[in-house]
Parts: sequence; structure tokens; C-alpha cells
Amino acid sequence: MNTAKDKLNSYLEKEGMRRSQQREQILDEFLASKRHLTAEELYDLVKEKYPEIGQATVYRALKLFCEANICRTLNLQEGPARYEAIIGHEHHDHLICLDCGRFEEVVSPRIEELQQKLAEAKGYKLKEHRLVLYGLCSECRS
Amino acid sequence: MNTAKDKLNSYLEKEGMRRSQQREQILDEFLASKRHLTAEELYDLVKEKYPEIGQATVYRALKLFCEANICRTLNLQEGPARYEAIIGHEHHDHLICLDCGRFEEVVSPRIEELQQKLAEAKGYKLKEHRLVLYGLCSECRS
DNA sequence: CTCTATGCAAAACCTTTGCATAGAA
DNA sequence: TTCTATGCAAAGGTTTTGCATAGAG
Repeated sequence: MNTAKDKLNSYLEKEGMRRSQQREQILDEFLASKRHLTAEELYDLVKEKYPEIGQATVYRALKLFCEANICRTLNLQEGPARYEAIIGHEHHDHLICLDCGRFEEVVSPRIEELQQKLAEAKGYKLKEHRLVLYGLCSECRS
Repeated sequence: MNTAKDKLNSYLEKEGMRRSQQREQILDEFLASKRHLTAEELYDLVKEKYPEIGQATVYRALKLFCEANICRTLNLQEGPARYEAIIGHEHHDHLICLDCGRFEEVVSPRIEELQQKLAEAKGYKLKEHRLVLYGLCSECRS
């Protein structure tokens, strides 16, 4: 049912690590927010419900979630790293408004295909990619 | 002749800022290195020739160069920001080996074109983009 | 002369780590 | 019982900032 929690637990098992309440609580808050949170923002959310959880635990949990393929970090331009859930969230890239910060999730199978070819042409086996488009949204253009 | 220096000076003028020896010296070293330097690496280079230049000045200069469109920051993997000259260096994206860190500069007009369309379809006017492909290079694959 | 740019050191910002202890297996 | 995960605070790595002074216009 909760795929992310399953994924977490099977990753923990595979790695010989232990379960913990904190990690599940942090994961719940992360998934519930449905946003691209920074570690700090997630810590603030988590603190409201579970005030005893420490900041380091949130950082450690996010790192773990990334390793377990539950989330990934976004390489946007400024500020702290942001994390995005992978589960229940198809792969996509980002289109960000330079003016207001609004963003869209976009995807182009054709672009992905060309990326494959580009990598192959250089003798690389493509594993992943990060694409961020920066522009002006319809509102900020006027 | 030295387009980058011209660009710097016209930017300074436009912004009502003053010229300085340090900025030109830092720019010279930056361009001469022809690498994707971090601020620290550039500072080390600069120090050899001009020991009296301070680290903060290098950071301030790099920020300025970005604003003046002389260089741009790369958000490659981890660690500190890296800077890349724009002038005398056509636009390109990066293909990085996850294993050894080796990288290639790549470009695909077709992808750029599709990016335009993707942005337009969402009502955005595309201004720039960052594309980084991660994979395994021919050596690390074997 | 005026006011920006610099150098220095300190601060700020984000993230990781050491250590003693709580808690899972 | 054993050994990982946690919480705290301190340290780490990178970048920015305050302030007095040098230096450009």
C-alpha cells in the first residue's frame, strides 16, 4: 500500500540497517507535503508534529531516502538543496520562471531519446540527467 | 581584441561602477586557465601572481563576471560552484561520468529546439537552460 | 574630494560529524 | 545483549558581509 515505506524498509533490510520511528515519521511528513522541500523546511514541518526529532536526523533521513530511491535532490541554482519524491511521481524536468519562481513539471520523450543518443555518441552509457529550463511565465512576460 | 575585458568594462560603465586592477587581473587568470574553476581554485591561481589580492575579492569578481555575462556557474555534482567562461566558448551542455568524473561538453541543436517548444507550450518564454547528463564513460563501463 | 572596491576577519549559511545514550533486533 | 539510530552541539566547507582604508574618477 504505502510503496515508499515498503521501499524504505526493503532498503533498510538489504543494507542491514534498522527501522526507526523517526525515519517513518519524517518520510510521512515529506510525502504529505507534496512539495520540493529543503531539509530545513522539512525539519520545521516535522518539528511541529514530533518536536523531539533533531535536525541531523532529518538530514540523515533525506540522504537515506535518496539512496533508497525514494526521493532525489534537485540541482536548482541558488540556496539549499531541494528534495523531490520519486514514488508516485513520474520522471520529469523543470521549467522555472526567472521572475516569480513559479515552476512547471515538464517532460519530453523526444528529448530523452536524443539525450540517449548524445551520450552514446560519446561512448557513455546514460544513467540519468538533470534538465532545468529557465524562462518567463505568461504572467511575468506582460 | 580582448572581448571579455571589453564586456566587463562596458558592464561596469552601464552600472556606474569603477574599474579596478584587481578585477582585470582576476579576469585574466580566469580566462587563461581555460578550466571550470571553483572560486577557491581561482583564488589560488591569482594569489601566485598577485599575492595581495584577497579571497573575498575573487568571490566578488566571479559574481560580477556572471552578472556581466562573462561567465556562468555550473551546478555539476557536489562541492563548491564551478565557473565557466562564456566568451569564446559556444553554448554547450555537459556529460559527466559518474564513476571517474571525466566530462564532455556536448550540444544538440535538436534538443535546444525541443526545449523551446516545451517552454512555449506552457506559455513560457525560454531564457536559458541547464542540462547535465550523467553516465558511465567508455573506460568506466568495462 | 567623493565614493566605490579592497583586504581582512568575522559572520552566515548549509550540512556533516563526534559522542553519549536511547532504542531496535 | 548488541549494535544501530538519535539528539545535541560542535565542527566543516563554502560564501557573504562589516568595517576601515586604499584607490578610481
